[in-house]
Amino acid sequence: MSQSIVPNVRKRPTIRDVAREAGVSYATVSRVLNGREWVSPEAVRVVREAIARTGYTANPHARSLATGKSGSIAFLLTEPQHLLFEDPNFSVLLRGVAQALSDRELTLILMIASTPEERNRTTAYLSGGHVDGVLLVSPHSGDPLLSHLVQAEVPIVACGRVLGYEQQISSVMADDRSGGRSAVEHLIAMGCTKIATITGPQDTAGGVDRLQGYTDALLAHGIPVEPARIVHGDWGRASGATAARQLLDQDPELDAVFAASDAMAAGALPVLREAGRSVPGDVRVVGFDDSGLAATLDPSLTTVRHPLDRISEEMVRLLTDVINGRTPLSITVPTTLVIRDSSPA
Amino acid sequence: MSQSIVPNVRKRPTIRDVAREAGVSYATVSRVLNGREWVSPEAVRVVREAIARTGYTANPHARSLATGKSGSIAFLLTEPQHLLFEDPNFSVLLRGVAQALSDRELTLILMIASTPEERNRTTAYLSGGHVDGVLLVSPHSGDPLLSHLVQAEVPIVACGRVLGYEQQISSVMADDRSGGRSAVEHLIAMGCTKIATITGPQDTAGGVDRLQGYTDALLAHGIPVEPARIVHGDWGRASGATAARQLLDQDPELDAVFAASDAMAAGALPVLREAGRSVPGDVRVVGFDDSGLAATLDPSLTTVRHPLDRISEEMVRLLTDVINGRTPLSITVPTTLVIRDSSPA
DNA sequence: AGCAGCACTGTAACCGGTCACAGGTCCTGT
DNA sequence: ACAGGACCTGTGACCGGTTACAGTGCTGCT
Repeated sequence: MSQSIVPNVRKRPTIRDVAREAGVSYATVSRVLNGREWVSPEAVRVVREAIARTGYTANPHARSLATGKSGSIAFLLTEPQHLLFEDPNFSVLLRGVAQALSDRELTLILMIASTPEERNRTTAYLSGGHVDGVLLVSPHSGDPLLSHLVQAEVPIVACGRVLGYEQQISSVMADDRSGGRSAVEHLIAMGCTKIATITGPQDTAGGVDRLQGYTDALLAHGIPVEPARIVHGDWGRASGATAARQLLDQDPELDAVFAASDAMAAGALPVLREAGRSVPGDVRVVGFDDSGLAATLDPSLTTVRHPLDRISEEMVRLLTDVINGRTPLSITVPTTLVIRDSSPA
Repeated sequence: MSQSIVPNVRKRPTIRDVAREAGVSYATVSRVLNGREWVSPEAVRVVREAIARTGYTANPHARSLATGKSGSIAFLLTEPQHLLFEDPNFSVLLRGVAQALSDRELTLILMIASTPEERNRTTAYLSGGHVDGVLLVSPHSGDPLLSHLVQAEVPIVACGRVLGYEQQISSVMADDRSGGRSAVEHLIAMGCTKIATITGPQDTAGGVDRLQGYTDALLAHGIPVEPARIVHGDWGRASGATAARQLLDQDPELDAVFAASDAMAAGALPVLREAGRSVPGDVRVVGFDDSGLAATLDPSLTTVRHPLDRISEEMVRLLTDVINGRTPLSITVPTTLVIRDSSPA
């Protein structure tokens, strides 16, 4: 009983198979599929049935080839690796973007470009027109990747204003400055006067703006801005610990700390405790982001809520606009202060 | 002065443009590109130069259409949302997979299917042959998505054995059973005898196997397995806290806790402290995963290192094998115990 | 009656690659 | 001298869609 070895990979039905099954031409099937042209109700019905019967699904590559649109968006991370999985913001933003893209029937291509070699490959890939657009996460302004992408005229939307590229790259950002200001004003309202800050990197918009909000608040209330109370971090937990040590060193009197990220605040808390300062008794602490981290810290962290869900949605909306020819644009979404135990009201 | 509106979108060069520029046929250019057939060194040189001059890059959609391979892999998450960004494992695995795929010139398509609607869309997409294969993260065995994918004969590799699909779905997993056993044997060696455990979900392989390792160790040392010392969690921090309360309730005498994830251990620690138990003085605690979390907890957490970097690399290797027709296969990679302050040696 | 125009459908060209096949050289062996 | 192979190249068919264009049949108007 020699059985013919029929390969079990039954070919997927094509638009022609559906057409034959329905007794119409393949152009009609195509028209039913994207439904912008005139087709008789009868034809629509017949084709629909044939599609259901054959289990047809369109081949996206053929479609992309014909239309010149890929139907996919790159989500590009350029942060060094250790920050990626320490900071829950990335995953939250990623999740939001995935959702927003999925709603628009776009697929999400994730690219991580940390090493110089990866950056080159990524640049070539993105400039090569493989994707319809790029979502950029907290890019640093000096990055050569940026100039390449801009030059290749790839539609881009960044999360956070890109210093130096405001005209060419659309962006969506939280209102970091107001957020920082509201955090510090809250501390002032609680009676604090010797307020220190741990900033983010000063080549990122968030780092600059949150610091600006800090100085705004102090100046608005007639409190001098002391350089000894400003220390720079890199968003990460470890840098928060280092910064806290430095602050205690430079100004042992401080009665409040505004950290520009929850992670840095989380790094600062144990340092303060070990130095004998109780939180919020001796020192009040406010973070920024309202990441999952904030509520679970001990004490739970007062923080400025960074509305990542809104941001991810707006990024995708904006990117589709840019792809359709809209000129670059920056959007700001508001932040809100969330008060918890590290600086109770 | 009517200016002709010349669109500034200079078309990308095609293989035909390169051929004309080089003075050869387009087939020759194609041959140089994928270099498996005979081409004269002279032709190679000329084509290379023409490619450099024109700035040609291949159109991936045309290539996919002709070859039938998409050059992309889906990374599919099916966990409900809150676990995604609480558990650093996901991001670590994601990062590793991104790296491994990038090394093989494959692109990573991220899909998150939490809601029923997303699951349907995802199933259709993946079954439709849009990607060459799927990487599955900690799938639960009852998931209908699984049977659909298996039926559609999509190459799949899962992280963690998929209960019920061992024959059809390849998988890569840590040696959870040995890991659990080594954790508990370490506790026994430290003199603990009343050892409780907080398990993972019992419809996941990791949950089952780590628990099995726990009972293995107890039985091997003649310690009875008490049901009152086994409580189930869902991997998440909150469930660890709940479980710890329940354990203290059911067996106030306990002198050690083995949590099947670092996150659950992290949830348990403050509960133990609040109940007046010092760690490691009164109760020793061991976690599982060696996520970034473990080292930063107070006290730092002894844990079983889950080698996610190895796992991601193996998953991608295995998936490419499966795509090339290899029969499904399961791989186990070893774990190692990392001793820290929560159960010092 | 003749013709415009609407509603609909089919043919064929095209998107940009891959690859089977059919040559054409040139060299070697008999 | 010529068959046959190794090396190299070009032509043309195809992958599976989209879409410009050319109809066809019917209605309604002059």
